[in-house]
Amino acid sequence: MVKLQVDGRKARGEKRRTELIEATLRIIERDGVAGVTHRTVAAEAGVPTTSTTYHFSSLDDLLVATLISCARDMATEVYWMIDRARSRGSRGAEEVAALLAEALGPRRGRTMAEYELYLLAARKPELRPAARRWLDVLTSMVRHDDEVAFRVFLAGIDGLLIQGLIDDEPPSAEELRPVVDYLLKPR
Amino acid sequence: MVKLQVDGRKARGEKRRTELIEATLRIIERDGVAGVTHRTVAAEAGVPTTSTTYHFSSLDDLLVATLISCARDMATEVYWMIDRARSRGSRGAEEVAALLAEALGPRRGRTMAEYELYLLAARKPELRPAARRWLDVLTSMVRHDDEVAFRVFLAGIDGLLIQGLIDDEPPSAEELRPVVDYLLKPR
DNA sequence: TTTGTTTTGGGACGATCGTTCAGGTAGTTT
DNA sequence: AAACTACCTGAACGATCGTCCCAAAACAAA
Repeated sequence: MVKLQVDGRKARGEKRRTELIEATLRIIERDGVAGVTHRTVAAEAGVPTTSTTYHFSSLDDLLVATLISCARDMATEVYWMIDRARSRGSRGAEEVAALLAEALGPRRGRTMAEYELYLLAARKPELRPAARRWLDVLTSMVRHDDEVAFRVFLAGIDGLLIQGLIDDEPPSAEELRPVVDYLLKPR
Repeated sequence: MVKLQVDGRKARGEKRRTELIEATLRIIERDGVAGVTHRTVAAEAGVPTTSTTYHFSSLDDLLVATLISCARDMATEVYWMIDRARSRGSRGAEEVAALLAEALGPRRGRTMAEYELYLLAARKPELRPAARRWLDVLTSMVRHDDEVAFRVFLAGIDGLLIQGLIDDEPPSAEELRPVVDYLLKPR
């Protein structure tokens, strides 16, 4: 006999868990991982302080859960970008350039949060699979006849993003376009 | 009349300043920026706690000074790498691959510290010139007939480094070599 | 030696931190 | 209804935090 009705208590708990994760992500986007404390997260989510310790055994657990969730979103985003490009029959240069420009412009805070995940993953091996997820998605979806060229492409995307983060003003899609073209051009 | 003999007091102070910066860098390499406090830095340097507040008006100032110093070292390192490659008459692929392998292997902690500078610079505009310094050194030293190819090269280096940081084990110079070759190959 | 400047370092203050705990509420099962 | 489980939350503890204060020491200039 399968349980169709879920436990209302667990449902509420699960909902609050995601609310806390979302609040944590907002704080990371705004102030970085350094700004994450039990109290700031609770205030951002509008819940009492102890709620974070109840649902996450420690602050570290909350951070790990948040950044894993963040990485999952990034992976699905990459997935749909590829899907979009394919449905248009393009090789993807335009879509990639647009995605990069958006990541460095309106979604700049989110991009910074994602690279804080990278650095946290460098120190915490448990986070590495999550940090590599978008790389894996790309690797599994894209046909790569040239292994080396594909690795260069992946590295180039990461480099463009992290360098774009320290530009005084974010580069536009038009500025990024030739570089992305170069990265995608076969030889 | 020019003062030839420096003030002994200021000399001592300057020495301790650099000691504090070096201690801070060691802590960042080991535990990340999150591990930097007045007390941990002072303990690492073997000086009393208040020494950090005396020589640096705030913790933030200490961090900024440390990461600027770190960036300067990185820039001179890049400078000498290019110089070394030139004296051998090579195009630099081997030297670059070796440098990357070293950055991701024995000097992994230092590399992580450098990318924490990147992320800090993304949030603090005052740090951006320091974070861009090694890029500027490369740009000024290397003749780039192809602007786009050069930008791809710079991005590729950054991408290889940050992706190498989340690998379960650091890539070797041999593994990196074909990718670096591809990045440097003119077309 | 006297006076002034810079560095040193111990002690302490208030704020904030992560986490614990116990009592209370809501929902499920019997 | 009673027993049980899961979630909620206010209060509080000890630890650690950044920073300030002030007297002592080291050094330079007079």
